[in-house]
Amino acid sequence: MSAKPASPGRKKAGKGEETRAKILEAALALFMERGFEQTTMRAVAEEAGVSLGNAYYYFESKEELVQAFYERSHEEHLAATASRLEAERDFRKRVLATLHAKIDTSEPYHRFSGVLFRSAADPHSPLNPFSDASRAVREEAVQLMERVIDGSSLDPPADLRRELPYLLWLYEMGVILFWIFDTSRGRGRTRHLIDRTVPIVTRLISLGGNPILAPLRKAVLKLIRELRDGDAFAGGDAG
Amino acid sequence: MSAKPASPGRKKAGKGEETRAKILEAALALFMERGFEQTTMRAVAEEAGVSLGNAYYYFESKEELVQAFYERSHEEHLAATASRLEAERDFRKRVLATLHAKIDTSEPYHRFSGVLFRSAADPHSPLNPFSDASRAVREEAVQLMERVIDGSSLDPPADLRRELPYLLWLYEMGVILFWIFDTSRGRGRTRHLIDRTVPIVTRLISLGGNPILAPLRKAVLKLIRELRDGDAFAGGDAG
DNA sequence: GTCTATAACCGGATAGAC
DNA sequence: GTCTATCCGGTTATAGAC
Repeated sequence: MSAKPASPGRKKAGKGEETRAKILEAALALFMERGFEQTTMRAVAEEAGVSLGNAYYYFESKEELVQAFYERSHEEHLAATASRLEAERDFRKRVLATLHAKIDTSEPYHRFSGVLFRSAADPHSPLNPFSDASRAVREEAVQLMERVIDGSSLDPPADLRRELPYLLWLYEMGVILFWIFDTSRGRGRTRHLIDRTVPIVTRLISLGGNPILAPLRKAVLKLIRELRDGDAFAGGDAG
Repeated sequence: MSAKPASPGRKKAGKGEETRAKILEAALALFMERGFEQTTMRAVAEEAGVSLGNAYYYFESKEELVQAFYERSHEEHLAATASRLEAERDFRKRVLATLHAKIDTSEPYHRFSGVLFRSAADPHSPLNPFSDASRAVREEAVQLMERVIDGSSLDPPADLRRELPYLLWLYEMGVILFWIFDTSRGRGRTRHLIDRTVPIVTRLISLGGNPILAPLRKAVLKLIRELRDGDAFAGGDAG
């Protein structure tokens, strides 16, 4: 909100970048140890060996620490996915691998994920996946889906190809929403959801490539564009 | 958390029931006027003409005022739906009327709905639609879908009929999630979403009644039960 | 036993000195 | 870039009135 002296920046290596890292490490450790609500900013500062005010110099709010968590979680997903996609050309298996990798890498954070995502449904929160603040991570996640497609033997029609990465990302968001509420051991229900719905999704995509179904495909894509463009889900500040 | 002297109860008419109502009115008015975050409990108490401590006697937390809002919003939806369903037998039109009534009655709250629903994605929050605290409203909302079905000419197979009210409610939740992020004038995109997806949904339900598709129907219903039963989405305290 | 008020407490966030 | 001192508002403790 208030003016910040030459924002420490998300990625730039600066003088106090080390301090920033220290604070983030302390925060994540405490979040994992005792949860989000139970972790006070004072505790984070103390654990990091800095003052409260200093912690707020690097992170404008407690929520901003969550944003940093998102970025880390996404990077772990990228790393986990890379190796699993290496030798796989089958589109269905690539989607399966990507989603399971997401669940795998997110598992350590499940305990407090609910709190992390509590702002996910708030259009005014920078933490919602459609916000400007989330843009960088969102675009990278969509790009990941692009690689999932392009590295496969799938060759969808151009119009479908254009929307597909975003649609797959939306699908991933849905799976994550389910995952948040999933209390089963090993997130078994979410795994089940993935295993059962991915074949359906990939089947539909394949069907969409059939020339006979072109009119239907175009109608569906038109609807999707209408629902996304303009305001809702537009990715503006309010989502 | 702490012991409370014979909880004032949600609906019982008691001596101070009037005070409770005054506080709730004040809170809702202020929420609408300046939003959730900007409304302090002190302001609510002042507006209601009671002390801060008194406000907390009737509502254990600021969030509990939101729960009360949910109930009111639901009652308005019930009222608005009743008249619109009166003379309509067509299933598709009944679903359309029900969902549009939901959007109509929720519109006044849209401005601050994001904040109201910010805990909706937190499995540990009593505000999430799957929580114990939300049970009463949730069950009434599912029952509304039951009436939408039973008052129509639709006659689905027993196994589908059993799951259908809950599934329609889930569908409604999805529409509301979209609505939260919808900043278009008059919530036009959400209306569009409803108008375009309700026919698809009702078509699928009709198809599901076709004896030829019984095996497919049973497989789908089995998957749905598997995903719902057990832990995830079970409606326990953690969702 | 039901209700109401006052005075803290605690933690997120900010101001401003160094 | 880092600190100390405050502010502010949700929440709690508790005393006491009806």
